[in-house]
Amino acid sequence: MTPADDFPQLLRGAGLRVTRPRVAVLGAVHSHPHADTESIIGAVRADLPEVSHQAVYDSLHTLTAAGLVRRIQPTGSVARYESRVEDNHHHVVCRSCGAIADVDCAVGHAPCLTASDDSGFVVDEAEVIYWGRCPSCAIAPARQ
Amino acid sequence: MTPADDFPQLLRGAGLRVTRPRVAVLGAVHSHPHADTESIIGAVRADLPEVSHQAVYDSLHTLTAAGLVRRIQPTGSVARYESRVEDNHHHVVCRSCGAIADVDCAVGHAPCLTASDDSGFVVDEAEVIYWGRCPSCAIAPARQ
DNA sequence: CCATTTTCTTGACTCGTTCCAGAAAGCGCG
DNA sequence: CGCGCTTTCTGGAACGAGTCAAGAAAATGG
Repeated sequence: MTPADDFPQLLRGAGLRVTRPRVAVLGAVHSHPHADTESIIGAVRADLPEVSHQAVYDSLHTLTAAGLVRRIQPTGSVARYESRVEDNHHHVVCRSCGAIADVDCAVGHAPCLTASDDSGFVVDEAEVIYWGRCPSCAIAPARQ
Repeated sequence: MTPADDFPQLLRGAGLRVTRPRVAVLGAVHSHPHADTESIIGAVRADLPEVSHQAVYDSLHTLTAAGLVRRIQPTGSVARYESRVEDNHHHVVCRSCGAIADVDCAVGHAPCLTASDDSGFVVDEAEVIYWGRCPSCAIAPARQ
C-alpha cells in the first residue's frame, strides 16, 4: 500500500545516512507496531545478529527526531514505537495486559486541539490515550 | 474551598490507615501540584525529616490506588502526582522546559470518550495531553 | 579510492523505582 | 487503657531502561 517500504529511500528523503542498523530498525518498527525497545532489538538481530543495543537506541532517537517513527509511552510503560506518523491517530491501552491498539479519533481532524484555557501555552499537538480493557481481559474476571 | 483538607479524614474515608507519612504525602501533593516523587520526598521531609523514600513511594501508590491522588507521566518525564481527581481535566506540557498546567477540556464532559473504533476495548477513561511551549519558552528563541 | 564526518561497538554508569527482611506503628477488641 | 494482629515503615540492596564516552568502523562527496 505505501510506496514507503523502501526504507533506504525514506532515510535519504529525511536527510539521514543509510546504514544497515537504521534500515533494520525501520523495518522492525513497521512490522511490529507498538513494540518496545527490547522487542525491536530482538527483531533487528534476526537480520543483523551483531547490532548493539546502543545502535538501536540511537537509530530510534534519530528516526523519531526525523519524524519517520513515533514514540509513545503510556503511563507505567516503557517506550514504544510505531510507524504511523502524521495521521493524527490515537491509542487505546488495556489496563490489565498493556495491549495497545490504534484509534482514529471520532472527530476526523485534530481532536480537542482547542483547549478551553491553554494558560498561554502554544499548543501544537493533542495526544489522546484511552484507558480500558482489551476484549480478552474484559471477558476474564478482573483479577486486579 | 474543599472541606477535604482534613487529610486524616480523607484517608479514613478511603478505608486507609492514618499514618504520619501518608498525611504528609497527601499534604505535599495538595500543595505542590504536578510535583515528581523526589520533590514530594523533599516536601514531606520538611515535616518528617526521617521518612524513608520507600514510605513515600508506598504512600503514593496507596493513595493513587485509593483515588485520592492522580498519577501522570507524560512521555519522557518521571512520575508526577496531583490532587485534583475525578474532575476530568487534562494537561498541557511544555516540550522545552517540561512545565505542566491544568486544562479543562473544551467539551465540558468526558472528551473524545467515544472513539470511532474502539477495537472491542471497554474504555473507561480518556487522557489528553496537549504538547506545546509554555509562555516563557514560547518567547525565548527555540534552543532545541 | 580517499578524506571527512557520522555512526556503531563495547562497556561502564546513572537514576527512578522496586524488592526484601526486620522493626515500628495503627487499629479493633476486651 | 493495654494486647495482639496486621499493615506500614526503615534501611539497604538490587533492578532495568536508558545514557555517556572513547575508539573503531562505515557512509557520503569528491
